Amino acid sequence: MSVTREKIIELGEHHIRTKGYNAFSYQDISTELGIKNAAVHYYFPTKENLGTSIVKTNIQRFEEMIDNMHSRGFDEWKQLDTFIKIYIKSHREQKLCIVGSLGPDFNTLSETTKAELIKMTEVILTWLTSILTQGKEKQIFVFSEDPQIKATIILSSLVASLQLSRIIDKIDYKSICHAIIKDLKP
Amino acid sequence: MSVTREKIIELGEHHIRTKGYNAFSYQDISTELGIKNAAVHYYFPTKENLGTSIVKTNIQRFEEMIDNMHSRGFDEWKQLDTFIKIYIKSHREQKLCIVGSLGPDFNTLSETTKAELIKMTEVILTWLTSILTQGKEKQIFVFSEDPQIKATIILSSLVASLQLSRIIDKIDYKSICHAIIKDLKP
DNA sequence: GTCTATATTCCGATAGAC
DNA sequence: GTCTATCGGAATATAGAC
Repeated sequence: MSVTREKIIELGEHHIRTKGYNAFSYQDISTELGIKNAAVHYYFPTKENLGTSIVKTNIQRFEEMIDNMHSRGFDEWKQLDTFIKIYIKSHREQKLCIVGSLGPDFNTLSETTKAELIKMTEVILTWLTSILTQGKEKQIFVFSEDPQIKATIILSSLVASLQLSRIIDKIDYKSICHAIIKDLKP
Repeated sequence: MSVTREKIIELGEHHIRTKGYNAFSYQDISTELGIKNAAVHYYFPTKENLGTSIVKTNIQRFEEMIDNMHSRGFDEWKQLDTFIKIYIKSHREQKLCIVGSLGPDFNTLSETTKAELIKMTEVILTWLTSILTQGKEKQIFVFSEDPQIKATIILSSLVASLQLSRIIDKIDYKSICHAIIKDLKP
C-alpha cells in the first residue's frame, strides 16, 4: 500500500471533517502533497472512490477499537468512556466526526459512499445499543428509554454538539460529555 | 418585495436543507424558476448574500414564533412542544434544519453568513435555556444538569437525529422526540 | 507504477440589453 | 427594474508521457 495513497486518504478525511465533502477538491489535496491534481486520480479515479475509501477506513478503525476494547476486557463504562474520548479529541482538533460531516451531504453522495456511511452508522449504533443494553442489565447504567432510542440520542448529542461548538465558540464540550455520562449513572 | 426574490430564498433554503450549501448552484434555482442563472444574481449579487438572507429569514421566522407563543400565553411545556413539532415537520419533509445544514459548512461560509448563523443558534439556545430554567423553577420540568448544558444537549439531539434519520431510514424520529420530552417530565 | 498535460463541464459573477 | 449573453476560473476527469 503506497504512502501517497494513505496520505491522500488522511488529507481527504481532514478536509471532509473541516470543510465538508462538497467543499474540498483534488487540487486541495494535490497541492498539499506537491503533485498535480491529476495524480490523485491515479490512486482514486473518482471522488466517490476516495469518499468511499475514507469511510471504509473509518469503519475499519472503529471495528479495531471495539475488538481491542473487548480483548482487553473493558466493561461498559470504560467502553463508553473510550468512545466519548474520540469526540473530545475531535472537538480539540476542531473537526467533526465522519458521520456528522457526511450526514448532511448524504443526498449528494454516490450509492457506494452512501452504503458505506450507512454501514458505519449502523456499526456505531449497534455497538452503542449493545453496551447500553448490557450495562442496564448489570445495573451499572440507568435509563428508562428503549436502548436503541437512548443510543440514538447519545450519539446525536455527541455529533451535533461538535457542530454547535463550531458555531458557538463558548460551548463547553467537555461539560456536555460529562452531562451525558452523569445521566447514565445510578 | 418581489415574488421572484421570495421564491429564490425559498428554493435556496430548500436546497441547503436537502443538499447542503456547497452542493447547490444558482443554476439549480434559475432552472426551477424558468430564468437564466444570472437573473438570480440580480436579486442576490453573490451566493453569500443569498445565504445570509436565508439565515436572516429563518431568524425572523423563529422570533415571530416565540413572540406568538408568548402573546398566546403558552406555558413551557406548550412552547417546547411547539418547537419540537418544527423538527418533526422537518423530518417528515426529509429536510434538516438550517443550523444542522450550515453548521458542518461553517468554515466555508462568508463572515456575514457566519455571523447570522451564530445569531440564529444563539437565539435558539438562549430561548431554550430560558424555558428550561423557568420550567425547572415552576417544577414542571425535571433535570439535574445546568440549563444551558441541557439546552445544548436537547438541541443537539434534535439536530443530529434528523441527520442520522437521513442515513438510517428505520430510525423512529417521533420516538426520539417523545423520549426527549419524557425525560423532562416529573 | 506514478505522475503531467490537457479536455470538458459547470460554477459564480460581470456587463449590458430590454 | 428585470433579465440575458457571456466571461474567467475552478471543478472533476481522461489520455498519455516518463
